[in-house]
Amino acid sequence: MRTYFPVAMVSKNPDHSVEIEISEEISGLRMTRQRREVYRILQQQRNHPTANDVFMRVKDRLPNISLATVYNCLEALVQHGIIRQVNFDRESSRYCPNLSEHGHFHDATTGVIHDVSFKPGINLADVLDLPPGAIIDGVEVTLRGKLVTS
Amino acid sequence: MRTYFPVAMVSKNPDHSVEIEISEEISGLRMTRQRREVYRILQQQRNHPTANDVFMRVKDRLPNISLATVYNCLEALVQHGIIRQVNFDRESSRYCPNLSEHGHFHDATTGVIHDVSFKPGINLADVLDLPPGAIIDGVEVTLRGKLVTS
DNA sequence: ATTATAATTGGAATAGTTCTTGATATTGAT
DNA sequence: ATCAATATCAAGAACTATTCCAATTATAAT
Repeated sequence: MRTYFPVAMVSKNPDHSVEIEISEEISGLRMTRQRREVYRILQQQRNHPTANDVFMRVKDRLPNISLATVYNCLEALVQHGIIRQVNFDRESSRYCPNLSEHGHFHDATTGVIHDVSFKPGINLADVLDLPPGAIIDGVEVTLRGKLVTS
Repeated sequence: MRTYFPVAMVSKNPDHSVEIEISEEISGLRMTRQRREVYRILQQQRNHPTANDVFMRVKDRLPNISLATVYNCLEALVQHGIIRQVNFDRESSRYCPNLSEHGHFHDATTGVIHDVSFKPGINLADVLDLPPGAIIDGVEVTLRGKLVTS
């Protein structure tokens, strides 16, 4: 059985904790215990964690998981288009469950990374002078700056 | 004496080889022999070389230069805004003497990286839904795809 | 249940880059 | 020109994020 979307169902418990159900299989990827927990963390902690952030966090539920496995799980999830890998310069890769096309704004003051969407109707390729014959199959937009909260 | 722009003067010799004069100092950075040669290579070889590419190439003229020095030179040039450092995912950093605001198109077939400029009048921040209060001081655009040369 | 396939683990290996230290060169003041 | 202060360079060690490897464990198919 191939499950596509929705891939995770969120339900609230009486104590307001959030429970996430994750299907047995997503986009053809078997959801093992490790992959399920890694994915759950990305769903819950939407601040673009690094592999190591995920590793530390996932140990609450799977104390014996290894960092290599976290890398394996993240790679499998990326390969199957379930999450996105995001790179800022040569810093550690970060991971993001937001699949809609979006860029990232990196706030230099706080270090927080905000998702940034394109204004409706905007096609990035239209505002760029592309070399003739270019077929685009991936776009990355990164902004850096400060957030002035006057 | 502080020299700003132009920073390099190109002249053609009778044998069509290109000679580049580089001032004693650029944007407050002393042009040592090593920095001058590193910069000269970036001017001549405009295919976004890595530090190691530059290292191999610069040894023609400075056989005793070390890789560490190439890294030092590149960093100094970047810090002083003379060249740009460009990162694609977590691959080796590449360096680029094109200071005008531009993005990069990475051709998956050939591996060649093309500079891509914004169409005139386009301000990237205008086509994005930025978080309120965001002050942008840096933009990075990377495109991936194929170049179909029909 | 048996077998085949896939996933996980922990540690070693890798690659790009940065750091450290001592030597060398350059600058500015005298 | 001399000297002190500063900047740069070289060589290799160290660092870090990530990948690889071999052995074990889990899951799926028969």
